[in-house]
Amino acid sequence: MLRLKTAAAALLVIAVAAPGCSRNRDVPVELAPSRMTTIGVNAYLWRAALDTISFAPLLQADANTGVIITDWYSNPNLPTERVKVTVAILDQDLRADALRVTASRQVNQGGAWVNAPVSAATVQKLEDIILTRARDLRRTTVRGKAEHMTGRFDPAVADIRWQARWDEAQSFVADTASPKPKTYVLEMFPYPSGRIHMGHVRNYTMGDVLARFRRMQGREVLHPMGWDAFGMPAENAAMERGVHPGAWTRSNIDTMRGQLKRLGFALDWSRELATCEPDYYGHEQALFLDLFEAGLVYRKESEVNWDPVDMTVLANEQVIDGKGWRSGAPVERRRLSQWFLKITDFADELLDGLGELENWPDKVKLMQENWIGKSRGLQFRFRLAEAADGIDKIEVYTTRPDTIFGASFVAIAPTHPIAEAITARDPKAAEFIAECKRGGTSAAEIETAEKKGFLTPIEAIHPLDSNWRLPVYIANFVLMEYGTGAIFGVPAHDQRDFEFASKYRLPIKRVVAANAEEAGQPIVGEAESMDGIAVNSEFLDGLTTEQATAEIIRRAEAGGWGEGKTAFRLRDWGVSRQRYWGTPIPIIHCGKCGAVPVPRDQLPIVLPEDVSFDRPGNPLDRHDAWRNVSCPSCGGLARRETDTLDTFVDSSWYFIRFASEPADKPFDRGEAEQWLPVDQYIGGVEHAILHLLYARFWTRALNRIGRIGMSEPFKGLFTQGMVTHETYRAGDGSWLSPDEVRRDGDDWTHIESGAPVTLGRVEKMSKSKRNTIDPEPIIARYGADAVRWFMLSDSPPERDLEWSEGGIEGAARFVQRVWRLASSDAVSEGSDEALERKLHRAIAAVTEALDGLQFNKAVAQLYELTSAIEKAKPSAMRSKAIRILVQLAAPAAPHLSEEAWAALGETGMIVDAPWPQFDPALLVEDEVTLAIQVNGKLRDTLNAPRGLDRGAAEALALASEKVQRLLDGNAPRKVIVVPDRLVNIVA
RNA sequence: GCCCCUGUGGCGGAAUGGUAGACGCGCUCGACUCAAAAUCGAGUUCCUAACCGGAGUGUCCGUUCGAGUCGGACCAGGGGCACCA
Repeated sequence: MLRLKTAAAALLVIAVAAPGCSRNRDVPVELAPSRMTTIGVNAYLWRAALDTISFAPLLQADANTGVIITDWYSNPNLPTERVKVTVAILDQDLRADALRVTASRQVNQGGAWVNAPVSAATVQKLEDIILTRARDLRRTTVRGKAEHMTGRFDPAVADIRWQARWDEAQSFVADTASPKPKTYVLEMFPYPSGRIHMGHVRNYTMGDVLARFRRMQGREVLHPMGWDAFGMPAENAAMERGVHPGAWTRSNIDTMRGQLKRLGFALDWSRELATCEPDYYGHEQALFLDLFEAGLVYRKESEVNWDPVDMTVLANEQVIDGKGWRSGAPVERRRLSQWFLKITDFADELLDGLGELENWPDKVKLMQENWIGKSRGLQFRFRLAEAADGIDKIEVYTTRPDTIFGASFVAIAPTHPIAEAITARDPKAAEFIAECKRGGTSAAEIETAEKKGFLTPIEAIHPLDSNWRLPVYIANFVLMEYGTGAIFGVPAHDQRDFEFASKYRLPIKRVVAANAEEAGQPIVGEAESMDGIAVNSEFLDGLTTEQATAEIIRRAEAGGWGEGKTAFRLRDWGVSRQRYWGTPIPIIHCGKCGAVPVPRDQLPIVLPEDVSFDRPGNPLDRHDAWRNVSCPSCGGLARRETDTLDTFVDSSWYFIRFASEPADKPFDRGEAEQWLPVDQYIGGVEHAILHLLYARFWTRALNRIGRIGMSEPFKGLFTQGMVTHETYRAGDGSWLSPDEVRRDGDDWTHIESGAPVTLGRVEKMSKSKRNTIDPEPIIARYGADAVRWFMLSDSPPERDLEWSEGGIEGAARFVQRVWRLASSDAVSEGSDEALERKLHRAIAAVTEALDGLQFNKAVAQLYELTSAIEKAKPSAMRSKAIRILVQLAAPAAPHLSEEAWAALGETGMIVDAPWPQFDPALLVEDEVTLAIQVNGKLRDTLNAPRGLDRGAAEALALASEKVQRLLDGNAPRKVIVVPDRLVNIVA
């Protein structure tokens, strides 16, 4: 086999072996973007000259044709000149007459490269040197190493090289002034947790493929990246390791930025932002004040998880089995005064707006719909038998007023004003309420807790029967946040009420049944919550649930004891967090003036740097110099708000800031509207509700106060699946990581101890299960394109993707297959009609798949096209097909495609090449295969010309020997013909 | 507890109500090689030695000439639940 790469290496040695270069073996790969353009490429040339192995992919060469084409390069000592050389080696023996060298030379004149002559003597000299050096290397090269180099695409160098070229050309900088139609592609920005994980790789690969695809389709694409940089993990790191959250976060950002760049994403890094920097959160503070002035921000009491030992507020995730994660102490619910955003003002429009979102998954729209939870019901009052503390009625809300005759109790929330009034005199009630406050605030915790109640001395009077008295309980499953904080219980038709009534031996009376005959049947086992007809309900008897509901509302309104009302499950958004590492809330509390907004000219309110995390609680509370200020209104002593904003506020407008980043305001409306709304937003389904709802709300709020002229921020949404991996457990039940285990046939063993390992389920990659795969070594080993390719292969993007060694190897193999095709293409004549049809079908199918984000289908199509090209004989069409294959693969495997594009002799970079077009006339075949069924079962297939009429198709099918045999002489009862597809004979 | 999603070969998955298993992984056999790797070719749902044939898309029932696809009930697995991001 030829040692083409070594021959070419010699060429480079003569070109760049300048003094001072050869000592610098470890040229840093990661350079500042501005320096990368010039230094990065040259650094690689030097390195390549010193190491023939890693040098190899700098060239495009092929073992069959023996053509080497070097790229343009400059001698670092003579940067105004550059040289490009083509070497054709015509046989393996490296005879002198079997080598043909052509060289091009250009000189830089006033910034433009201009062709310059190359003398015949220079070419002859190059030939001699290449030949001598190549023969020499061929004799001495270690076999294995040489094999490694032969004709293979080596991503280790190619990746960096093309990344530098894109950077140099500013290929992905979005130009707002461009006349081209604009597309905004956005992936949910990452939290800088430390290192990129496979989930990020998958997410950003999908977005990148789309961005590159749209770009090739001729659109001006905005594809930015930034950092959701505030949050708890930074404070945890501060507590555990004593690092400042800012230092920790910024160092993580640096690491992760480098990792993202290594994957070659087509990102506009000039717009990079981090939410933890004052030049971002300062603008956020201004927006907060805008909303405050518009009356969309208010303060009220709300419950938090409180750790009584650490004396700190806990997030839901820090509550494990009702206990604080650090202290292990049982968690209590405690009330704090907090800031809220009036998202409920927008409940109706957030719900209605879902209807316009055609390019959102139905699943997500449904989840948001349920979250908003609009319901039509009856709000009414129970009069109390005896008024106490000036309270003589309980207001309740129900969505099932038709069950009012099935009521057997009234229950109020532990924080209801009546409950609090009772608690004041009854120590037992106080004890019960204290008990209710144990445990976390999450819905799952509250609702799975045992239903408990405290019987109060109060009695409620049934609104339709003044002799009917209902007991009033304080109950742990009633929430003050929803409805009126009080309910009436209908045990027969609500499961929670049923459990409660069973426990406290309250009547369970059926008032809804499937039909009148079932009226007398008892309710057993569990509540029957379905609709039906009313029974045992006096004047409602016989009415459907819907009719009965309308009738009760009518009577309530006529009688003045209640009214029909629309209620929402959606609660206002509590944005106060008792933490340091977040956006400071720009409010000053004054004893005289109350909560006063910070004057605009004092923004940003910057977080103090000199804080410590050696004690629990919010360091801002202890930082007197920062906290104590004078009141902007009266000038008196006042203190800053020490709570910071929920990080969801940060992520509610970053997509606007990406589109427009002026220094003096959050964004420029006109500029932002050039890009927004986001055409395609891609992220994890775990954000389906909160983040997406908050961002929609924030956008609508800005719209309402006249800051931006749009109401929906994300036109298209795609939620991608997780990356999963097998799990492994040692004998003692502890988790083992994939590199601690080895496969022996069907069994797994622990490498270190040799002990058997149990193969667990395939689960989401997580630190706790130790089944994570760090992308970085994988990229180093297989290259960015193979990793990107694997992320798109096999699994549909919305589904989970299981990481496997085989999968990544398959992807790497494909990269080499495309490379072999491209690097071995030789000029050929002639047509190939079958390949042409295949090609046009592939273009159509890949285009359609990418438009629909069905990356796995695009991948499968490209595999098919590759196989077809490999099997085709050389022809002009085959050469064309190879070029189109490379174009079609470019969004997914950009480095390979650039390298292949250059090897094919195409000019310019493939990122600037147009997307291939197809001819619809070539998509249809002249001959079709008809499926022949008898009684719906496939019995035969027949080839027939396209467009055969029904009669002819029927005749053809009946003539089939297999059909004849099955019909056994009988006439068919019926024949169904689907033109060009199938004939079904009903015997 | 409430809400949502998913279920097809050994594995990931494909299939406008119309030939189930495209494409990839794995495996088997063959070619090339001193050998290995790489590469190339053939095969690979199950049952049946093979043919013929039969069965088959979590389970059961239904709609239809025809169901992986539509409807109903069930089973199993996964995700979300307001202070994780």
